[in-house]
Amino acid sequence: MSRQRIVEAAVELAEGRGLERFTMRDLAAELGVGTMSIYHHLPDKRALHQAMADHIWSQLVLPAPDAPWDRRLAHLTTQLWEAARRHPALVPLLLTRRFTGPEALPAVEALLAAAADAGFDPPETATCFRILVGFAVGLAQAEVARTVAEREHGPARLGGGDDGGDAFPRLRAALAGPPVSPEAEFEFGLEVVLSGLRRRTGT
Amino acid sequence: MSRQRIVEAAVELAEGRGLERFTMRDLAAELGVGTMSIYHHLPDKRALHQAMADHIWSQLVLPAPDAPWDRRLAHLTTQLWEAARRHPALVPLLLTRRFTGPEALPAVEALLAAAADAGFDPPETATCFRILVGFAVGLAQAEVARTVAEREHGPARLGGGDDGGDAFPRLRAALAGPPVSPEAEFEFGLEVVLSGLRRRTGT
DNA sequence: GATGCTATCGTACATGGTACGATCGAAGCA
DNA sequence: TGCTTCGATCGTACCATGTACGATAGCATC
Repeated sequence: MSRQRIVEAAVELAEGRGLERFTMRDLAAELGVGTMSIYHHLPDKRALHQAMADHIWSQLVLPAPDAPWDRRLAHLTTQLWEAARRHPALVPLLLTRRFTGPEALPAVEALLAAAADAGFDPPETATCFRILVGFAVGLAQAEVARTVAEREHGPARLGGGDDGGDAFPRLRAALAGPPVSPEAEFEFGLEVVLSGLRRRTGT
Repeated sequence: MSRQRIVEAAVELAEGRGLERFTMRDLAAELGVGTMSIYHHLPDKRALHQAMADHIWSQLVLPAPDAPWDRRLAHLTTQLWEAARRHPALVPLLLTRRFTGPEALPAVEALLAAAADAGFDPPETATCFRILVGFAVGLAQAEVARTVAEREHGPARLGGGDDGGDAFPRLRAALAGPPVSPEAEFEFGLEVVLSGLRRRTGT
């Protein structure tokens, strides 16, 4: 038993059955130990959630430090998006918890460094960080939510067709088209955000 | 008793004590009814959460339809960000639930319409939507998380100074500066995203 | 062998979602 | 007016879950 082993098993288990159905008892059973043994390594469930979020951040592969700043930003944002998609059940944790563990810090630092090297001052750098993280994780979450909703309720549709008129034509159009490839959507969005950042730096 | 009244009281109560401490029993007590009465109007707690998220979307003030598309996008994104900040405890719901209720649809439609009027095709329009929503709500969530973390653990700081060296200089710089005004940060980020979108449309 | 420490775990409690069936008041009808 | 019906309300109870508490067991040190 070690904190490391607990966190890894927790990620796997939560991934399998969803965050809501993830219980301490089941985790302990999966580890083959008593429920209370977990509490010797982690103070409570919140701390475990935090550790799980940190664990995902720690999976990011860092870019070469001498690459151009926008390549590094693109690389890290993509890594984050892919990591989030690998762990759909845990995306809410990525959105909600701060990354405070030592495991998460290198990736955070690399992202901040890339933004800083673009010429932004520290406050702007922090903003870039949040924009990119929000974009990557938010997009992943939107995809997860759609997948879950479609599994539970069937394809999305507009509720009332009771009035003959089309009250929400844009929404209908968005729902009607063929589903966009998540990869294409991500790349489009990433390019939009990066080009906005480039314009800001004058590059 | 009506669904409307329940949802409004739920929003207020959750706002007061946080989503985690929000219970059906307390909500019923707040309403002056028995716990089980709530279940005559809503099937379960998940549905209530969904309704709460929709309720927030319904608060958005729609822009004038004849304004330029980027003004409309800016207006709606700002509205969403402000609504999220008014309800910090509920931001996780905004990030997690889809907006499926009739209350939420007008704002969704207006956002999609503004993006479509920029010249994007339906798939790109949907992507714009998710980028902007992720940005606005993600930024609000980051602010909330920071506030909560500082209330509970004191100001953010780097844990180990045990090695003399500075392992994470960028992170240190980001934490060191004076706290940025949330409004300024939002406007900076919004301008970045919008300028990225304008470049895409050739405008 | 005694002692103290560390990791494990069995038991028990409090909390919270919600199923079930009883109740109750009003509206319609003879 | 008395009876019926139906929708809304609610009391009770059940079950799941997080976790406090204290017991235990293995092990190292003296």
